[in-house]
Amino acid sequence: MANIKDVAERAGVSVATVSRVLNGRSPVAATRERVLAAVEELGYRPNVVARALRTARTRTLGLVISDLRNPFFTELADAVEQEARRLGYSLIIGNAGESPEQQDDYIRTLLDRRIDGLMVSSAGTGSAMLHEVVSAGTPLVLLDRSVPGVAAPCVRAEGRAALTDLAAHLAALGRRRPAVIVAPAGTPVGDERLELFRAALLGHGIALPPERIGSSPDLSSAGGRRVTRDLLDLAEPPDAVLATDNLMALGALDEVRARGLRIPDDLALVAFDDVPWFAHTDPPLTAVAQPTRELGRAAVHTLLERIEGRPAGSVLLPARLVVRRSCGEPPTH
Amino acid sequence: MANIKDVAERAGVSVATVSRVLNGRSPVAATRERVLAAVEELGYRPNVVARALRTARTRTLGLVISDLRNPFFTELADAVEQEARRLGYSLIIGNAGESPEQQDDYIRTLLDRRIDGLMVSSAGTGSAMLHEVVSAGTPLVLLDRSVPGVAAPCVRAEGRAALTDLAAHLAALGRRRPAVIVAPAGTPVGDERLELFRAALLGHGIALPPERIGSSPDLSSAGGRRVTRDLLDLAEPPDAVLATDNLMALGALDEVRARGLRIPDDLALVAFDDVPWFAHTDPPLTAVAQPTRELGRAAVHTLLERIEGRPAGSVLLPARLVVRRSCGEPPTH
DNA sequence: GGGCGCTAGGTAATCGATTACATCGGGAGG
DNA sequence: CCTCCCGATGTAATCGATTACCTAGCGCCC
Repeated sequence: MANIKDVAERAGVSVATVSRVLNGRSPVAATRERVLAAVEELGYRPNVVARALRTARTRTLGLVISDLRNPFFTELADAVEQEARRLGYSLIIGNAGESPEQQDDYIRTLLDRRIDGLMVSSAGTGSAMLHEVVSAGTPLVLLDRSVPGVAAPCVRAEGRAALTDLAAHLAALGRRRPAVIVAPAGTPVGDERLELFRAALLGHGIALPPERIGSSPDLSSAGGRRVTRDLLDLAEPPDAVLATDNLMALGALDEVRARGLRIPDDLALVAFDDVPWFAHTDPPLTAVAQPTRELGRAAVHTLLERIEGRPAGSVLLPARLVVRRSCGEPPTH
Repeated sequence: MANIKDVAERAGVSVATVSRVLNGRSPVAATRERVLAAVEELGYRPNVVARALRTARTRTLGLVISDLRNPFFTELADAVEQEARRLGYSLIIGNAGESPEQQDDYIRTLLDRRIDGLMVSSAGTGSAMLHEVVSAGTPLVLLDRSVPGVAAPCVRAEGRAALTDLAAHLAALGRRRPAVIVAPAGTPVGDERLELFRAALLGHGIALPPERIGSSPDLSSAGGRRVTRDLLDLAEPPDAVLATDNLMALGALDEVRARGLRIPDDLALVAFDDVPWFAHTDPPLTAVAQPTRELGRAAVHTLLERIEGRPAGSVLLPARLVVRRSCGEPPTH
């Protein structure tokens, strides 16, 4: 493969001149033409490895995602990738599979590859490597999940408005005994969603007692199903369930079907996260949609600000309620 | 960040010795200890960019996937990533979004980054860049989709056994008027699946006339739905439908529901590709499961063979029929 | 005891770009 | 006409590793 020296020889100039032409500095028209012609004829492409060594910039970003097979994160990763690419960066995606060890291992690899910046949707509750990233000075942005004690901007969705709408929606449909399925205790997003929902319900005089708050051992459909089973076995079972993640919603759906219950007649079901196939379930699920692609874009922009040395704060984007038919009476429009 | 020179100074040896210790060649115990201690104290990590420049190997693979948001490809990408990582390689994933231009663009970027090898599940019908990859000598493996005229091994699943089983299954359940939803004409995988299914049906004396072969304009649920509509509008509508892709199966499900038809009573539905939520539809879908993770692993292994200069042929792994309840009578076990 | 071979480890070239600095030539101003 | 300055371009250092080649020292054998 042709290198810059070959181009220089062919054009009858020095390598410095070739570099300058290609990077848009100075050289005059005639020289410029000759260099570009040589580049064309040889099919020259700059060696980005050599360039990265010299400039100490790889034009590569890293993304460590907690579970790539969760459709919410798939879409998030896709959005990040597209935006990074649009701005001239490549992306290396690492899938932590909800394991903090694998996450740390991945971050290590990415740092070794001298990525210009890192985005992490952290598995579990924080990790040692995250602190190391910060103290090593590598620009970092937390995505979807904030991590206490890590000094980095966080880009995520905020559910206040959507959950307020949801509470109103449920109240209007006469649901009085809501329940919530939350992720394992201690994950900040789950707790926040729970508290916002509780507050919103309170505005309609509806309580959310502890027995109707089910904590799943993990973010999986099996976990969601187990929690739903317990909720439905209560002496006073709920008449509405909010699952705070799409996989747990799927598990809830399974349990409801297994018992021969009907949605929305016997139980209303709402999911946090709107993934494509929720529109295709029977009935279509009402969901709190996160602005997934916007989150991805915002994460990249925030990271680039940091990379270019500008300060950048956290970003909170509002989620919104998508009403379908799983709580009763279809939307009237 | 500490570099090899810092380590050399601290250990009181030359950089060559440090390099040798770290790469496992010669030096004697005492020196070795000193070097490793210095590495430890300084938290030294080799600069992989510099190493790549010198050795002309980046230990990075590229994967260009036709549509990352299609759950089949999500899982495939995840499997590839895990295996690559296990073998000490990083992976850059590019999502072509079923666009040949974007695919070419991506391949260009990956070549520029001097990846050691490339895997492609090609969007559309081939592309100019693929030939360029081959003639540039970059090891290439085609994944899931073969491309006529490109001299590279192809790793994919083969449906003969599964479709033979499916034909028997449908025949046993008394289905006599099967239909197929195929991807746009000209995509080799779709055509192959169609022909294998046709042959298998013939073995049971069941015909597959042209009017019951619906060709979707694209690999999407909307496309699948449109085709299903046409099939159901036939004077003699089918009593079983095989969708050759999971998204098109989803569209078929939508159309069936919209018409108030019941599965399996009014229509049997089978999908090619088994994705997680097929087990959660109502009823759970019978599907032809590709050995997705094995495909990913095989692709990485085949590629590494090529990278290390050994010849490697194509790999065909058998798909298998997963019987659930969308064709009638549950399995008797 | 001298020559030989072997090994540990140092010196320096190299990968392919970017870029600080030097040089050269020409035009403008005094 | 000379000087000064500026713009175009060349020369060479540099990024951080790997590795070919060379040297020094040691032990062994005759």
